[in-house]
Amino acid sequence: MPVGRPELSDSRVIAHVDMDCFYVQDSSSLKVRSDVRRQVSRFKGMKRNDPILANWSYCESVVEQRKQQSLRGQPTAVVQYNSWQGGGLIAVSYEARKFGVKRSMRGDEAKQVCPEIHLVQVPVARGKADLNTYRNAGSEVVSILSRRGRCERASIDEVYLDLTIAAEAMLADNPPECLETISEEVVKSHVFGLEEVGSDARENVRHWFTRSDASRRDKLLACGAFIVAELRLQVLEETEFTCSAGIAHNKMLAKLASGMNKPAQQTVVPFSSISKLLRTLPIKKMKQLGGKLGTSLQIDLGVNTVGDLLQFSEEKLQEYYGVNTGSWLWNTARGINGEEVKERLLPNSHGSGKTFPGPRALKTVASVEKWLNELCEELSERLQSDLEQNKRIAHTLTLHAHAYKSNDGDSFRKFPSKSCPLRYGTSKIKEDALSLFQAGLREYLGLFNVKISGNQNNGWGITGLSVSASKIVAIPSGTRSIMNYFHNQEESFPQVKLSSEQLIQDAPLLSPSEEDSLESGGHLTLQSIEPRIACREENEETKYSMPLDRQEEDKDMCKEKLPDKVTSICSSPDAEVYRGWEKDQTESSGDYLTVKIRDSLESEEGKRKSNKEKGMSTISRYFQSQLSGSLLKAEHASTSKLSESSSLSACQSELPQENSPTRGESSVDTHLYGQIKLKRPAWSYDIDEIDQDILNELPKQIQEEVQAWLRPQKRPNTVKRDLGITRYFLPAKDK
DNA sequence: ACGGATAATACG
DNA sequence: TCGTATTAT
Repeated sequence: MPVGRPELSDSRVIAHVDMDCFYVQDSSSLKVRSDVRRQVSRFKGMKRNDPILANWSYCESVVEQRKQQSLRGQPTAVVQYNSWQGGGLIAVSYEARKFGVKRSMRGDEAKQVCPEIHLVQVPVARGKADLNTYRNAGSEVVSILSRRGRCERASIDEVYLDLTIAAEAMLADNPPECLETISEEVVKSHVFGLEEVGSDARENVRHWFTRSDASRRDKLLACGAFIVAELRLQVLEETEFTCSAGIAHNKMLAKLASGMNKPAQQTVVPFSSISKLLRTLPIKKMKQLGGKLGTSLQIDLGVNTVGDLLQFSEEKLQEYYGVNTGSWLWNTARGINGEEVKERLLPNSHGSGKTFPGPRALKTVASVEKWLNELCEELSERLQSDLEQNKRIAHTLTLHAHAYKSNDGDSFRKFPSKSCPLRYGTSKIKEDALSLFQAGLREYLGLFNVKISGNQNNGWGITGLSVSASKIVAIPSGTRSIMNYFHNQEESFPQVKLSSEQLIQDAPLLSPSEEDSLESGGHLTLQSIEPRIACREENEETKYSMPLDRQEEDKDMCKEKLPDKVTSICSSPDAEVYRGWEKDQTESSGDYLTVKIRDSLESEEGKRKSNKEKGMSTISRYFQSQLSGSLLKAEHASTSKLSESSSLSACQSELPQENSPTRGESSVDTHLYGQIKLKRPAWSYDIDEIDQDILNELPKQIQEEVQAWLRPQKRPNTVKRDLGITRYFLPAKDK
């Protein structure tokens, strides 16, 4: 469970903004809008009364007009995969909800309860649902909502905002109590706990917003509500989406509030009404408590409302659920939530997946490969645009699958997830994904003690596949001062090129462990994957023509098994090998490939220093990837500087200082981790002594990492679990 | 074994 | 570290 730092006196201003049935809005108007947007964008940045814009209303009318037989105001739902029982609903408009249409109904069901419902289909690409238009629309909204403070994209259609600074500024310069007029949108706010029954609720709200005797924290919330109202209006104006929002002192309460009045409304939770809000709130309504934990609370502890939680001591809760979750629960009961709003506008991972339910389960490696290719193409495409648009590189490729195995007992097994370094390039990704799958399959079947033979199916079926890319890090701009600090003269620093060429060059090579296993010639780990069925007849251009929903044909693409030696080598994710492989697909012989791999290993030898890199965390890798050996001196200087400034020099002084090749990459964390792990010195630091400016120069990811060292938020969970709380800790039931 | 595709996060 | 499990929409 998230922990954060509970701060008893939390005067932050946090907002949660939630798009109202986003998919529906998006589906019903986005396409049109994209046309319109081009026209509108010409007007952006202009003042409304700019002469050229005297016809702003013209813009709007264009919008209205182009929105055609707009689905607005009509019962609408978004459905994916139309063919089976009308597909599954993933979003339902409020109009349709009145008829009892619910998410995860079938299209046909929806039609039954609401015959005139409009069903909009999710776009399909490569035989699977394609959510890109929604992602893009989400980004559009995020770019607006992030204008006034730290913004954390919480999902495709939700953000958290930390508006503390902006609210404080407003309170100082322009407090609501001094305002003569208050915008309509603000007055339409809901203030939880305020009597709205009176003849004019609006007047009550207006009064609440402008009362001069309010506490400072309530005034801050009022300012926050102003800001959020403004943002919501901007979203509406610029995207035509409506959204709801909650404004409170922490994320938990803001999230709660944003769902209280929908659609297109906002709710404030003043400090004084927190206890009233929580006392009777069903425990399951709380974020994180909607699942097993919430159930355990109900069944095992008899806790049905958040208020019921108040009777348990923190220690007791920790005893039941561990230190972190226990504390989190205790705080939650009191409306305390120290989670910070992270600065994150972009997702931390990309994934592409599809399910193959029941009779559609994939039964041959060939069909799996086919679908894997589709998924990988989508993933690769998204990685490519992330690279171009955001200058970020993903470092890990992971494959997930769901499988069943008939006849061999009913022992349900999970298909193991597998991951490996991600190499850019669609064909690389495809190859690696397939290798991962085969490794997983082997393991999966191996546990049944089943002999895997070529194409033979022993009753297994794949019901779900997904590939995802994670560990995405931004390429540093290269012009920041810390960079300059590392190498005082700029020309000595190889500027980071953003071309994909460059990036592919930099893509992860063999990891030390792989290298080891390769060279020792034996032991196959995940990275040096099992020999697999060779299927190299198709080249990168090969496209599967694959009618939707008809993937059962499984024409065996003629496969030829290469000698074991070759296949096992080929499957190692070494860039050089693959390069040779691709250039020489049909004629590659075992010898050729063997030579090739030797070459590449040798050529890499100078660059990579055996397995000292093992266990390196981001900073080391980052510095290492950015700095060549010639810059070591500068690097050391900076390391010292950072260490000094953080009072860690004592630690560092015990370490070898020479620039030996193997220690060459030693940088901040190598020192820290190495030292801590090996000697466990008593080390201490004073946060205030650390030069924040230096930290600020680091890439965001690394900043976070450093912050985590300096201000650990969680305690290791050493507490034994109480066996009485069985349900919560029971392993998941296989679905 | 149709509650789909896709995320984030915590834990071991 | 990786792999698993939970949660959410």
